[in-house]
Amino acid sequence: MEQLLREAVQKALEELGAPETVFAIEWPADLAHGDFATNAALASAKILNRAPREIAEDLVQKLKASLGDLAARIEAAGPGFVNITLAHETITKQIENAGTNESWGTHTYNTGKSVMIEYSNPNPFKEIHIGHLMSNVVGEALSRVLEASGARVVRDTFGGDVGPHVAKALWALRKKGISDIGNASEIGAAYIQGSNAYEQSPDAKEEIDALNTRIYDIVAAQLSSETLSAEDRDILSLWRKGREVSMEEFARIFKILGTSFDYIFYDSDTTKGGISVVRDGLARGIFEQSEGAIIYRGEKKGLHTLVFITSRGTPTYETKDIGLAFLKEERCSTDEVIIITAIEQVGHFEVVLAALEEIAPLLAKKTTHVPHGLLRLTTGKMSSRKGNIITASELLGDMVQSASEKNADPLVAEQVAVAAVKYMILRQAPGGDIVFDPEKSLSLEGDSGPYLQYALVRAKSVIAQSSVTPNTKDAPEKPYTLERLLTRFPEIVRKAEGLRAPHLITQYLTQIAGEWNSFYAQERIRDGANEAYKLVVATAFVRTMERGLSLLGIPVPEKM
RNA sequence: GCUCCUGUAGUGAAAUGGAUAUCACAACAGUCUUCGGAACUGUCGUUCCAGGUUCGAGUCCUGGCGGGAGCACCA
Repeated sequence: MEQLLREAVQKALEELGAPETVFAIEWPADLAHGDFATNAALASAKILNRAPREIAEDLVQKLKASLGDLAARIEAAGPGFVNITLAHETITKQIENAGTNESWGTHTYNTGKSVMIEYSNPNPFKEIHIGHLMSNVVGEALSRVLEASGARVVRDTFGGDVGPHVAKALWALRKKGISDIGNASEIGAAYIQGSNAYEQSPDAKEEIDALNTRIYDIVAAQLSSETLSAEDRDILSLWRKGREVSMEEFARIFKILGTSFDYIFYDSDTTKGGISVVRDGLARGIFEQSEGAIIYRGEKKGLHTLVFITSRGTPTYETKDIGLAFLKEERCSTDEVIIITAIEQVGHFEVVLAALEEIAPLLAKKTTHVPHGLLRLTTGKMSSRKGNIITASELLGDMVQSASEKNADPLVAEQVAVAAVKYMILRQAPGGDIVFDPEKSLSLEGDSGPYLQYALVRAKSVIAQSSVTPNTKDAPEKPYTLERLLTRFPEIVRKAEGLRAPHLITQYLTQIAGEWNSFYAQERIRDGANEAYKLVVATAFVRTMERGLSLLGIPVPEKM
């Protein structure tokens, strides 16, 4: 529809002698103004050297001629806007399509394109906390929105299974003489203990640093199946067990959240390749030696210097990300690579991508880092090192608990809980921080996930109760506000994809849910006037809400 | 110190440069014999400051003030 209007306005402008005008077709803030508006008259005023309002009047005449029956009303307004109100039949056609066409809200403009998208990224040997939830929820929503554009999406997550945090956790486990790890929180506790010891005791620091390099060696040896000493085999076995327990916990959380990854990459998969690429880059002058470490001088590109390989010869996160870029290319080459992480890592990725640009320009070119804001506590930033975190498990558990008050069925309680959590994150533009207050952030009323689910469940219930067959012939003269809003869905999805802004969908769904609730309160559906037509509208609403929720990765309950 | 992000009702947020700046929570007043009240209707209340660009600025530019993050061997 928007496209059609754009062409009509373009043609009218050509006839008026201003074909180069850059104009917008937009939705007026107030539906009373119409379904669409254009600023074409204002934008072309300077080119034509005429009063905007006068041009608007001309445009009205031309659009009336070209649009014919599609529009019910076209008029000039305000400083020179042209407002277009669609005919009810034009709207009816679209909402009928919404209710019946399986591809409602999907596009094909990215068909044939493949995208690999990395998100979540919890680290084994640390607990998965609500910060990772943010990455997961944003990443999953973006993946689904990309799929709706026709793209093939490959999901991956990347976790640090080697490095100082692993050494700290294993060191503490070994000190306690634990050889069989029961659950993820046991590892989380060990990590905190190891971190504290690392900071407080020079001896412990030395031991942990040594253990760190040793783990790198053991893991590398294990990969090339060299023989290991008895103690090394113990460390390897504890390491394997720790990683396994962590990953099981992650899998449990991912399942609740509705994410499934095509690839799970580990630091240990990327170190060897990363190191060899960086050493090769050193020989080519891309990297430099400094104080025993191998660094990249970011200053030459207005960035800062970061260490890629430490003076002890271990790779840092930077080198691992370089290795990962190559590993992804090798395992599954895609047209585009997206990496979603917290915003605090922008500096890191700027440097990594700058270095990668010198090493492998094509790889760097197709890679984009998309940051999301931090989930902070009212007490400040979370740090698993200090132990002041809320684990994903605790949060989801608490939410399921509160949702249980109204839902006896544990499955439904979980769906409601997940909706509340995801909505909290997806309601706002990505990039902004969320100060997480369990009391306030996770509402089950008003602007909330359950609000959307509730509107949907209610609509389904009314449709089920009616014995009338939906029929568009039963339409009242004027369209309901709800159906006018429903026609916007495909365009909203497109915008959300283009701007990588899933919150546009969240906001839209909140709007139509509110409108549905008003409609429901004001208009009797079953046994009311125009029942057959109202059912068409209700069906379109149900389909749009289901589709929209699923794009956000929010569960669609049957009842609640 | 340098770099990046950010400043919108009491609170949390929204607004491709467009019309009277939206939405929720909170507060207050209603709807209560319902097609499911996790709902609906109404009241109250907002763009940090000073310039500039523009027909038009919360949005873009410059300066100031406040908040946050990053800045060599963590991830």
